Amino acid sequence: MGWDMPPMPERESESTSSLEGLERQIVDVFVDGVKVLGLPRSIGEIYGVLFISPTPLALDDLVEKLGISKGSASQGLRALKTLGAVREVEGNGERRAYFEPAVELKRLVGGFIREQVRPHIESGKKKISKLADAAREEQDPVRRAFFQERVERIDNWTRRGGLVLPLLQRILGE
Amino acid sequence: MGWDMPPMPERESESTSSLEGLERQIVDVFVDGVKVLGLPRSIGEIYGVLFISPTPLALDDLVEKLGISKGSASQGLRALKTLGAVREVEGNGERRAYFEPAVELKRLVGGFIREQVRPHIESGKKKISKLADAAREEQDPVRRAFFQERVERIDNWTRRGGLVLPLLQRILGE
DNA sequence: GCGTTTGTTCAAAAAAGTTTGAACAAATGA
DNA sequence: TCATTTGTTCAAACTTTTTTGAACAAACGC
Repeated sequence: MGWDMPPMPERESESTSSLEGLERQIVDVFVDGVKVLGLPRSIGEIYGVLFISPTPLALDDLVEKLGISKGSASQGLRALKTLGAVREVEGNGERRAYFEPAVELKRLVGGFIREQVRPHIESGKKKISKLADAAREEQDPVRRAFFQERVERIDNWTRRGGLVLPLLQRILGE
Repeated sequence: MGWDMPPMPERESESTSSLEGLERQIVDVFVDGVKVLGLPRSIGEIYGVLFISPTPLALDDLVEKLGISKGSASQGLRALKTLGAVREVEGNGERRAYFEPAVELKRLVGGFIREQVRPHIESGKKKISKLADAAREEQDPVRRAFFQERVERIDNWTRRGGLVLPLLQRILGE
């Protein structure tokens, strides 16, 4: 766990990258941010660079600015597109694709919930309904009652979770 | 990333553990649960076993039931205590310590926010105020305006985040 | 004091997760 | 057609995180 605050080598900066000043700082903020969400660092780096760029950037720009591999950039962009956090800029005659960040909190939160939270809640629901069956099997009535109370409690948690999410999205909506 | 739904070895079950039926299933649910929150599997396992146990358990019970090392159990319990998700049962004459889970959602969410979310928001705030300084440095007025707009936006995000958390706690309170 | 039980610590081992880079495919235009 | 540019894929390399286990400390009873 990230549980002890210790050595602080603050090794954010990277040898083969050409970021400077503000860019570097912004990227650091987003690297931290995505870490909290359980996403890999490169995702934060890529989003950060796009976020602070006055113009859309192409894959190769990211490779160069961040000093990451083409593979990483490609995968990172895909993930960000899936999350709805980055979109391809249309309608420049070029072949090369350019990207810009989605900057509305609503969109970002929505994408995260849709892609990372909902699926877990869904799969959780299935497991919980099996749980209820298993609890009913218990022979001893005292233990059975206890198990059922606990299963019911988990069930409540997920239900409440499900209710809070749309609310969250509304509250954070522009 | 956990991004592609693939092989599904479903290796949840463990060779050296003596969990059966309901117990195993509950533990699986919590292992999944804590993974979403970015906590290690052993935390979920330990909480799960405690959650479905009709009586408080000692460290050695966890070692035996889960087939994990004493070290793991000790560290996991410490983390859970810090999160306020587990408490020591007082007042049995014994030396050995027994533990029971906190089962109120309010408490669990509160602990998680306090330990895992707030600190990141706090450290984020510091970085952001440095960002604002850096943006002001920019010479070109057009770029400066752009940078300031972006920094202002991040600042808004964290502010809103800070406001939502207590709300969340209230909504999830019993 | 001494042996035993209970729990903690932390360096090393293992596992999990991320990134790389070379091979490939698709699109473009000469 | 062919060379070039752009982007994707995925096994292997690398990094980070988690777990283990042996050494240690503290509490207890005898």
